[in-house]
Amino acid sequence: MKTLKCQRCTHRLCARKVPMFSTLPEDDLRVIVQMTGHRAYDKGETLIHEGDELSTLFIVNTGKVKISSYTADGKEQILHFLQDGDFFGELSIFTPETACGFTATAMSQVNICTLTKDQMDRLLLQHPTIGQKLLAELALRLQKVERLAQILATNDAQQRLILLLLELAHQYGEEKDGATVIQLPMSREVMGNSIGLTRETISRKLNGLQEAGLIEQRGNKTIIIPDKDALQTHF
Amino acid sequence: MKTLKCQRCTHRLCARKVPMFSTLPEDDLRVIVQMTGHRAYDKGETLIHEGDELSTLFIVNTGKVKISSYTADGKEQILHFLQDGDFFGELSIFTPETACGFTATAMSQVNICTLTKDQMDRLLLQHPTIGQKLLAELALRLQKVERLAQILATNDAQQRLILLLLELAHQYGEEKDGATVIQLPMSREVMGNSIGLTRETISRKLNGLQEAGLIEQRGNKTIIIPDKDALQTHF
DNA sequence: CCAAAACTGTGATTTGGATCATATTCTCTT
DNA sequence: AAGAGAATATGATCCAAATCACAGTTTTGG
Repeated sequence: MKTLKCQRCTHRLCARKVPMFSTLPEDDLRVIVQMTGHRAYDKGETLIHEGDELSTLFIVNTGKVKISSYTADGKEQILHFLQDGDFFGELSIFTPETACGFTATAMSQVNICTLTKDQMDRLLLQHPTIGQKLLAELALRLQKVERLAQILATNDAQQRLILLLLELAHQYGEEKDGATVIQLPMSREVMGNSIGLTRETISRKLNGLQEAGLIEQRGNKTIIIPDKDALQTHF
Repeated sequence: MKTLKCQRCTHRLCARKVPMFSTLPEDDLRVIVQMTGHRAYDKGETLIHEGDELSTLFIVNTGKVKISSYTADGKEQILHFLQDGDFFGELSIFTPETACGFTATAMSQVNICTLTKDQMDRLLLQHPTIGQKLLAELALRLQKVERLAQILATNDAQQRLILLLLELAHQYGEEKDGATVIQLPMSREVMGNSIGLTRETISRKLNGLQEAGLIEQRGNKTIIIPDKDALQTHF
C-alpha cells in the first residue's frame, strides 16, 4: 500500500461524491474533509485482509473495490462490488473493535478516504442527518445481502443465474428498443463466484438460456435480455 | 392479527428492554413509549408477508420472531431469529417505501412495539445516540448475514453444519466442564432451512460428527461439543 | 394417560453440478 | 497484424446431497 495524498480530489470535492455526505452544506463538507485521511492503491492490491483488526471506515473516492470472503474450502465468495461513494468497514467504527470479516481488493486504481471511529462519533453527534443517511445505506445493503442469501439458498443453478442476470440488468443494464443490454463488467468466473457456481456451469446455463430464447449473447461481454418479465417468470 | 394493548409492558418499562433505547434517561423513555404503537400475535401468526408494503419499524418486546424468505422453488430460507429487544422493518423507515423482502412469523406469543418513519425521524434528531445504537445493530446484522452468505456458498454439507453448530453454541451454548452444551431451540428441519440443507442431511451429518467424536447428541434437543476448537479445525 | 400429530432416522435411488481434460475463441501487446 | 496468454466452451465422468419411502420416536393436547 502506498500512503499518498488522495490525488484526484483537491480536498474540496471528494466528500461531496459520497452519498451520505452529498447533501451537507459546504461548511460541513469542509469540516469532514479535514478529518479524513487519504490513501491510494493500485489494481490488484489488497486494502484489507480477512481477520485483520480494523477501526476505520473506508470510503471509495475513485475506482472499484471488491469485497469478498473465503469459504472453508478455499473458494472465493464475492459479497459486494463497490464504486465511487460506497464505503466499507462500517462495523469496525460502529461497534467495539472486531476482526474484519472480509477481504477488500482494488479492482482498479483506487483512491480512498478514511475516517476513524472517534472522528465518526464526533460527526454523528454534530450532524444527526448524516446518521440518517448512513442508516438508510446500511439498511439497503442489508436487504441486498439478504437477497444474496436467498439466491444462494436456491439449489438450482439456472434460477441462481437468472436472479444474477436480473440484478446485473438492474445495475449495469441499458434499455434499447424494449430490450435490456448488459455490458458485463466481469468474467464468467467472477459471475460464478458471486452466486456459488463454477465458471463451467455459468457457460452451460447461459447457453441453455440462449437456446430457450430468453437471452442473447453478443461476444463475451454483452448479454441482451429481450424480455425481462419472461426471464423473471421462467423459473 | 389481534391489535391489543401490549400486555406485559406497563408502558413504563418496555422501551428500556430495547438496546437502542436502554441508556436513555427516564423522561426520554416516557416520550418514546407514548409514541409507539403496540400489537400482540399468537404463535404461528404471520406478522408481515414478503411483498407487502411496509413503513413501520417492528420492535420485539416479548417472544420470538422468525425472519425468512422463500426461494423460487418454494424452499424456506431462514434469515434471522429475533428476540426481546431486536427489531425489523428498518429498511421501510430509513428509505422511501419499498416492498417488504421477507416474511416475519411469530414463533411464540409475541408482543410488538411499532414506530413509524415520522416518529423515528423525530427521535433520531432529538437523540443522536439512538442513531449510533441503530447503526451498530444494523452493522452487526449485516455482518451476520454476510457470514450466512459465506456458509451458503460453501458447497459442503458438513462444513455448513459445523458453522451452524458453532453459531448455535455461541448463541445458546452453556459451558460445562470445558464442554459446550447446546439446548437446541429448533428442529432438524429448521436447522436445515437455516443453512440450505434438508432435514435428512442434517440427521446424517450430525451422526457423522458424533461418530467422529466431535459432538455428542443427548436426545433430540441437546448437543454437546466437547471441544469447540477441534470442531472448528475439523474441516 | 392415551391417541394423534409432529418429528426423526435410515435405506435405496436419482440427479445436478463439480471436476477433469481439451479444444476453441477472444484479447492484449508490441 | 501476429503470436502469446487469458478466457471461454464443451464433452466425459464422478459424487454428494436431494428425493422418496417408510419405520420408529417424541411431543402435544384433550
